[in-house]
Amino acid sequence: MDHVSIRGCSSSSENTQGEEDMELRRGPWTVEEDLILINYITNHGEGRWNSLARCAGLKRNGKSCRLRWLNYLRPDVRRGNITPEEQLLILELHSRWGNRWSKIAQHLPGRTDNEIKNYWRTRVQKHAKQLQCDVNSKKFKDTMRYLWMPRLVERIQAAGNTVTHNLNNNINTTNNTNTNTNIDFTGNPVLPMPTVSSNDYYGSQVSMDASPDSLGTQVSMGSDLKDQCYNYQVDYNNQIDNTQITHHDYSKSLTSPSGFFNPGEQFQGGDQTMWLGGEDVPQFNIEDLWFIEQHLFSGV
DNA sequence: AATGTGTCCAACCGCACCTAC
DNA sequence: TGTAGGTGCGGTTGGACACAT
Repeated sequence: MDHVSIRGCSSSSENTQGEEDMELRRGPWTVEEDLILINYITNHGEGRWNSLARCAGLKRNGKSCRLRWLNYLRPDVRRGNITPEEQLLILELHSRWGNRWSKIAQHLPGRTDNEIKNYWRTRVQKHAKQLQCDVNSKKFKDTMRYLWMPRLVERIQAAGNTVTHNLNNNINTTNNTNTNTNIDFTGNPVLPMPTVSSNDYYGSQVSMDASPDSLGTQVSMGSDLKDQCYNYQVDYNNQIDNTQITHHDYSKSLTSPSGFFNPGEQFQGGDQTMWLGGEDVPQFNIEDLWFIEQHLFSGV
C-alpha cells in the first residue's frame, strides 16, 4: 500500500486546529473503508469529495473516494458479464461516439464507464489486434457492423429476446418531427431519425441511420452459413427498407489470395474460431472470415 | 508441480473544464 | 479577470487470477 503525505482535514470552514500531515492511503480498498464511505454517503449524500474524504475520516483523496463509490459501491452498479445486448449497444455507441465512455455508459444502466472501457480494451481491441488492424480502421468497423453485430443479434434472438433498442437519449428534435412512444431496453423513448440508403457491395442495399446524435434500430435477421447465404434484414424504427445482403458460396475455396486470412496459416490445428470467439463474442467461422476479406476489406 | 504467459479489472494519473471567490 | 479547488473524463498501470507449457 502506497502512502502519500497530505494535509489533514483542512476545509477552510472546518479546520481550526492547524494543518497536520496525515498518510494518504492508495491501492485496493478495505472492507472497513468501504463501510465508512457507504455510511457517510448514506447519511450525508455524495459530492464535495475532498471534504467528504476528510470528514468521513478516510485517509483517501476525494478522487479515490468518488471513483470507489461510482464504480463499485453505488447501489445500482451492475456486476457480472456484459450481456450480448449490452455488447451490441457498446459496439453501436462506440462506432458513433468513439471513446466517450461516460456518454456510452449513460445508455447502459448500472454499467460504469470504467467497465465499458475495460470491456472495449480487453475484448474488442484484442480482436482488432488479431485482425491486424486498428479498431478505428474501416476494416474493423465493417467487421463489427456486418459480422460481429449481426451475430450478437442472432445470439440475443436465440435467447428469445427481441432486439429493439434506440440509443437516442438526447434527441435532436430538429431532425425528428413525429413521435414514437416505443421504449428501448435502456428505458429511453424510441424516436425516429433521418435515414440514408446507399448501394453497397453486391448490389445490395444497406440503409442506416444517419442522424448525428441518434441511432435507432430494430433489427431482425437470420443467417444460415451452412447454405452459404447470409441474409441480413434491418428495419430501423420501421421506417426504412429492409436490407438484404447475400454473399456467395465460398465453400469451394477457402484460401485467401491476399493472405490476409489464410486458414492454413491462421488456424493451425483446425481451430476455425480461435479469434473472435469465446463466451462473450460471437463465433465467426471460416466463411465469415472469407466474407470479411472478400467484401469488406477488399480495396482497403 | 513449477514456471511462463495472457486476461481481466480495480485503481491511479494527468488533463481539461467548471465554479466560486 | 485571475486563481484555486473541485469534478469528470479518458488513458494507463499493476496485481490477481486463469490457463498453457
